[in-house]
Amino acid sequence: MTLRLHDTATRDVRDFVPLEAGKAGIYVCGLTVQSEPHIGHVRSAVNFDVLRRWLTASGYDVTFIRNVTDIDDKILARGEAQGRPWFEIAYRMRRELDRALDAINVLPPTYEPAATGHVPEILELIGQLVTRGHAYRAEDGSGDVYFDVRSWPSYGELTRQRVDDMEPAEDADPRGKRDPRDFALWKGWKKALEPETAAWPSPYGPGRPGWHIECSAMAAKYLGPAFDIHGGGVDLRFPHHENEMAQSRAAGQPFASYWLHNAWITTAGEKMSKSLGNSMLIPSVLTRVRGIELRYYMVFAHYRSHVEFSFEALDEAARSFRRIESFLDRAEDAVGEVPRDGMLCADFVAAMDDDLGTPAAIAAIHEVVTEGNKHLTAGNRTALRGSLASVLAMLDVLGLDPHDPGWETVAASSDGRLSSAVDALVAGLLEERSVARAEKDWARADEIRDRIAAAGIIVEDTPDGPKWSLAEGKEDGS
RNA sequence: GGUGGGUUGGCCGAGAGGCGAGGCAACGGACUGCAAAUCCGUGUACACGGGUUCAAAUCCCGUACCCACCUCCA
Repeated sequence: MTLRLHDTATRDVRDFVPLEAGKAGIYVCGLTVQSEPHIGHVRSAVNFDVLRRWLTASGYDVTFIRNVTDIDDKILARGEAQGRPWFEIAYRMRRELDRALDAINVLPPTYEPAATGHVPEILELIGQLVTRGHAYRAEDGSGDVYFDVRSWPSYGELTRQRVDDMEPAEDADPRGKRDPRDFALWKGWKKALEPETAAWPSPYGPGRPGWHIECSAMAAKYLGPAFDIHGGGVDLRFPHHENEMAQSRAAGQPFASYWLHNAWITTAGEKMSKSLGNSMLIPSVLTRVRGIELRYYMVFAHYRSHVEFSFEALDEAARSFRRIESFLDRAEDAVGEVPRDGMLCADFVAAMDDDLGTPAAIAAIHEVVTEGNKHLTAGNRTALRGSLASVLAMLDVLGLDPHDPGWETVAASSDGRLSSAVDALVAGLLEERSVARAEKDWARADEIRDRIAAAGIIVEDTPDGPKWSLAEGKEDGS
């Protein structure tokens, strides 16, 4: 069985055939770092992180490029509004994004190029387009350079739209465009309105890159003129990816072989716009569930399915994940650490190969957990080891292995010491309770258990004696 | 106007002609001093109306409602 992926360009699920055997080049449009990362932004990152991990697990040597667009109108506007330099905003948001992605165990890309660091490459590409007759200088002396949509007959091929059917762009400022649908490759510096730091020298005068062109330039630089997979959110299909495709192909590059797009995550049926407040921002969500639970929630739905976000669904996903985690804990108590050579079960592999069917993949994990729980009860250690290793291996593919060092946080490093301190305190009480139970003094035993519970610690009796764990729940102090 | 997607049980969420994915919740049973955890069992869901077929949630036609994109939103 080979990997099959849904390609937006052909609108079907096709076998993945890499340009070069055993290698995969992926370019994912990251963020325009203009605001704090919310769960929508992060979904895209998780989805493509899973793609990358699956390709890696399948034996591919993956080069994964995720860009950062660190200059655009909104960044400039935000800097202006806050009275801060635009580059400070961009950099701060970029660091926040890094923190958010670290918190949900998204692997750092192979490289993360930024638009502002690739002006020469961008200008070279624009130059090629001008030479080939697909781009022109604005006729109003603004210093803009536009892509000439009419000069490229296959424009619209990605989203199957005909130029004549498109709504004419209601750009506030058509400026020097030949056709309203032409888009900016280079934006001339507006001296009166924009800081000098936002302008770079060019043959067309000082200015900055338009949106779209940076991705074409950077994809070519790091992956070559032809590469395997290009990804991003559905909204990027048009105009962003359509324009990238047009630019790169008009410049003579084959560009991406497969186009993958993840669906939206919305709240209250609405896009996660910045006006919704901060409850959907990652740091806020992480006060409610752990990063690994948030990631599980995102992997739980197929990447092409629209997700209507709710805290209820998030909590439910967290409970579902704890079933798996609880199995890991108990199994490891029973047989200790297992080598990292677990089998991916056939259902799991088939699900992942089928356009990254993570919901079915998770179902496969749950089935192995059920099997493992039976082995645990039966005391079948050999079989249990197999189930445990298998569950860990499958979780690892999804970036959900709790032992993954990626989950280690500053707080976690003190967890061990805290845990042994609590253990020492609770041990005495549990000893007392054991004595009471031995004397069948149930009232006394329950009283001790209640006292421990009042401290937020749950006691469970197992064949190997009592075990304590922290109660789950919202840490809202109530 | 153009392009694309959706509507599945109490809830989340897969599937895409024929055996009820999986999880959460609920209920019953086993286990337990009681619990917890775990295991076993319990559900006849696919927006609506037609049609094709031996067989339709899945294909076709129609209807309703919802959503996304159409030039700087993941």
